[in-house]
Amino acid sequence: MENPHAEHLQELLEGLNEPQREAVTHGEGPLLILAGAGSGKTRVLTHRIAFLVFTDQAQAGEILAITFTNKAAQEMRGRVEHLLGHGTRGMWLMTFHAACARMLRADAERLGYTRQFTIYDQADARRLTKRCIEDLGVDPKRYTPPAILGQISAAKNRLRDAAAYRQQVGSYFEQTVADVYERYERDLHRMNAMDFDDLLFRTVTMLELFEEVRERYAQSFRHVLVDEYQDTNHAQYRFLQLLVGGGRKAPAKGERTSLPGHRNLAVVGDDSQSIYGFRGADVRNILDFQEDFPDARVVKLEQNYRSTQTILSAANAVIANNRGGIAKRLWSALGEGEPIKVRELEDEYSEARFVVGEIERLVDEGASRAEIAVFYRTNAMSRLLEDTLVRREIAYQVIGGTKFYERAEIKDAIAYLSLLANPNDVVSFMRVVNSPRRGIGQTSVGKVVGHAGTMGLSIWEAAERPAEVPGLGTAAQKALARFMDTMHELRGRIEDQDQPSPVGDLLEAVLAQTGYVEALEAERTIEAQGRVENLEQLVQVGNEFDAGNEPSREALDAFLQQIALMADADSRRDEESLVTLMTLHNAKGLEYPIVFVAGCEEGVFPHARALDEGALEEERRLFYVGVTRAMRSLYLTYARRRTIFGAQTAGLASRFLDEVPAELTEFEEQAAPRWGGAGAVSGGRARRRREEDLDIDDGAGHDDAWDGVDVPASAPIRAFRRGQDVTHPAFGEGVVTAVEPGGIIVVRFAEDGSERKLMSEYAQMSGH
DNA sequence: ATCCTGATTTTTTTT
DNA sequence: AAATCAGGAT
Repeated sequence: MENPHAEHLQELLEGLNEPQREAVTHGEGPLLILAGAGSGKTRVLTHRIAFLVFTDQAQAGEILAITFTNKAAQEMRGRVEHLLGHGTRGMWLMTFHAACARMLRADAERLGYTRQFTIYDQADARRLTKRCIEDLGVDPKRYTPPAILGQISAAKNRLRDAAAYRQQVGSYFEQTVADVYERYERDLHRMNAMDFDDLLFRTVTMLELFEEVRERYAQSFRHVLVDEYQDTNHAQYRFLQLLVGGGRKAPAKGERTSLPGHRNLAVVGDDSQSIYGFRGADVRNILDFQEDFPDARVVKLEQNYRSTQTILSAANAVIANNRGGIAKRLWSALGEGEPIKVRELEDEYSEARFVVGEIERLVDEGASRAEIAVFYRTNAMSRLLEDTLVRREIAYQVIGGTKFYERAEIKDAIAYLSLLANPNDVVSFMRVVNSPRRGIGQTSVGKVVGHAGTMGLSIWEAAERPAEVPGLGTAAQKALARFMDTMHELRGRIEDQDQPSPVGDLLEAVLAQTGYVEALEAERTIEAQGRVENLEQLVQVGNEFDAGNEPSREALDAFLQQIALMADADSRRDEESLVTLMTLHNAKGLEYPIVFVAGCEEGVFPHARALDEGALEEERRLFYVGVTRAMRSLYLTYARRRTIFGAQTAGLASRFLDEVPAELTEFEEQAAPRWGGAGAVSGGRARRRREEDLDIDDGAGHDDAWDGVDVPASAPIRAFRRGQDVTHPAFGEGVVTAVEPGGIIVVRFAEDGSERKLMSEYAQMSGH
């Protein structure tokens, strides 16, 4: 072989099984890799990329590889670099959204945006939708912003603009959506902003409208690879089609049947793991791939390298209840392994205690916390698990939920930057103009925004001349002028040609000069202090960004984009010894030796709302995803009673549990509760008695998870109540301002006005 | 303009 | 149970 990389090639193909090797070495033309759970698809993708480079079929810059999350992209980049033995400069290895944002930045002007356009996340989009609904005089009670935005989003995912949507309205509701959609689009465009769906939609529009742009990308990306193809939506499908050519046999009206192109598209996916239908993902994309590309090479990866045969058999049995789909028979060479542990618990508290107790036991036996994950259907279910973990002092991390970048203070800080970057950004303006309080209330803000709208000014221009805003009170005028003075100063920092401010410095200046941090510190509460710390963290993120980027105007835009497209899954840490908690959706693509799936009850999982929408099969796939994350040990738990929306609900075991063959499981139910507590587990070791009779704390409630907490004999357990006066040996007199779960009380001390969180059973506190 | 309180609503999942 | 929201009091 002449190839100078021959040696590398040899090494690259070693250790791959036959179908994996076939997928890696496939040359030109469409390739469909049906990769069952744990079958080494990431391996195939990374090796294929390296193979293409080593065989000179593509330069690094000629490869576009799409992943689902930034984290996955980073991981893949790392692995590809490792295989290549050098960097991956120029390779587009990122999410759909990031790739689209990058393309749009380059040619935004063609669509009437500047390259500083702002990306609105869902919360921003929702607020804007709400405003549109109100502006149109529609009752936001009758049609809620999320409902309408959901329709708009679905339309965008199917590449329907407002006009196209209007053409097919069939109900009054849809009529209303059409009205809102039109206005929403107009406002977004005026604000030089795009929502998540726009990133794809606008990119597709751009590629369709401007043939030279399409050709530029189509030619430069000689090979396109897509991970998690089963979760692509129509817009993403069309995007790929525009880049590689080929296309659907029966195109929707108005679509070109087929496009010219190299058709070097390799997709990897598993229809059994399609779990994003609710946000427009269309399994048909993967199911119809062979119709779209009749000459596609199809490779099935069916050997699972992750799980025991027991776990796989359970997964196979459950998924067999779904109709259709592509037949696969996953098998493992890892042996039978241990049975799946199914546990019925009394209520969610017992469930949490069981899970945490089991984690403790496993850790005692030598397992690392990092090997353990707990999955649940909804984010709300993490709280109780967290409480219980905290009590037992087990280090953990939660993925998802209240994300760092969704915290109010972080969004405020980012909104300041957005407004500085994009003077049309009304949503950001509204967010920060009175935060911290400056005496510019809703009415005043409404007047300024309205004025900008009618005069066709950017919000920045309108705010610059408060005197010209009709009806604006003098106090508000003054306050606004002061605010804009500050904003001008800050803007000067980024427009300084000689020395543009680095992002971290700019952030610090924003937080200082706007008085934001000052206002927080003035609150003198624990919460406010936590916010300040979050902001410090954000500045740190900025500094880290600066370390890799020359300070410039463009750097700020890039930073904002990076933040906007950041997902919480990206913050997952693997190294530290932490138990990981997350929703089943977040679990896709991951694996853990020990997995708990909590809340396996009818109505919870499958979720009642999903059942309403006829999405049972998607729920089942979600269960399948959960089960197949486990390598050697799997626990499935459910509670007979659970509090939902503050109401007690009777729980029935999930139908998915019935679908797991009994011979693969080991079932234990909790004995019927006796008065005053439950806890005996049949066949298992005796559980600690629940100390319900201790009247601890206030209405925060069912604090029954006190077992295991060592209470010093000298400190009497007492119930602290909000408003109660207390004396602390060190901090002096104070008043209880809050009682939190976990035996934590918040006390504001008279001495210095400070507020502190204290563990009530340790604090030598005397109540009065 | 801001704060407080009571009523209402929410919890599916996320780039 | 918690969070958001509207309306009313200050």
